[in-house]
Amino acid sequence: MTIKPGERHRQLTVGEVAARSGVAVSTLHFYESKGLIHSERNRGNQRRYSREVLRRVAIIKVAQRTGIPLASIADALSTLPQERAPTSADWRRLSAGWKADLDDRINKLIGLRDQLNCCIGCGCLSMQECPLRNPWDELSEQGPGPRLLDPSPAID
Amino acid sequence: MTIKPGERHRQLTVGEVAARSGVAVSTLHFYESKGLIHSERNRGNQRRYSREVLRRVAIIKVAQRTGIPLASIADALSTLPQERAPTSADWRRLSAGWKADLDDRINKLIGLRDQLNCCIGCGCLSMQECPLRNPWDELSEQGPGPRLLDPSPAID
DNA sequence: TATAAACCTGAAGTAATATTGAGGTTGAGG
DNA sequence: CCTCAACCTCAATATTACTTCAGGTTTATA
Repeated sequence: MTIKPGERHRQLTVGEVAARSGVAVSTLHFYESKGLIHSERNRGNQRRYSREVLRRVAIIKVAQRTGIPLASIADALSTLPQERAPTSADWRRLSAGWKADLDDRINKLIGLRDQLNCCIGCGCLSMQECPLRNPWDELSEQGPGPRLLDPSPAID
Repeated sequence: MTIKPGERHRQLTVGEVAARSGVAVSTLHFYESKGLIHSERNRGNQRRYSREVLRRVAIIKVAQRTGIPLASIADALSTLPQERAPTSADWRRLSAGWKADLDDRINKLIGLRDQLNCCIGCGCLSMQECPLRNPWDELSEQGPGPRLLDPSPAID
């Protein structure tokens, strides 16, 4: 486990990658099966990774934190050259796309929070005009028309 | 499907609840199996819902939009009286808890976005001090110590 | 009353993201 | 050389949130 002098550029075993990246060995196998990372094999069929994989795993983890599904991450990573480390430009391209996605999700959540703030204040029980209610009303209106909107007292 | 005069306070069938709430019939069955909603049965064993269920489903959907897992929603709803409609105070209590959760998630995502902004700019490949890298470094440090930090050129 | 739409139950299937286990092989240290 | 940790593959299991299916019953309508 300790790094001996002269071994710094050795390829890494799964266990080492797991320890250094913070993901389980089984997860690395899983990622490999999904094409997110790649390995070579030694003569005994054991995986050997170049250090580049650490960056890949790091990128995967950041993308996941932003809420991107693994399949999309795999798509994005597949646009990178297999056997060289991602460049600045590569990273910029990927992360810019993910940032747009993230911005979107943040904005949706903020909108939701605003609605929630409104509705916590108003009690959200009698308001026909509550923004949180509107989407539901729209759904109701897919029926026979506005007549479906509940005209009864307060509680639907 | 049309509402006839004098039927406005009738109990609702699953199909009607599905149409008005925008969730599938199977989802209503599922929610019932998880204790999120409740129904009575008519003499032919078919589900009959009070209108109160529409609000419950609406609450469930809002909570889900904020990212709360169904099991937690079920817990929260179980603190409400079964057979009366949730009051303002009930709703306030639930939604306040969810809002705190939502705030938390938003803040985390915003932090992530800031880091991403930083790292898009810097290319995130050579910076030892990149905030996005720090969590990974911490993980590395769980090993034999700082010596594990990769001292080699730029790309780990 | 006959037929079709809507409803019932319980089991199985789906998708994403892994983890766990069984059964066997490889490799590093003493 | 021996042994044990680490590795291998493939299959199964777990979780969340549902949907689909099979086979049978009820209700609404013409």
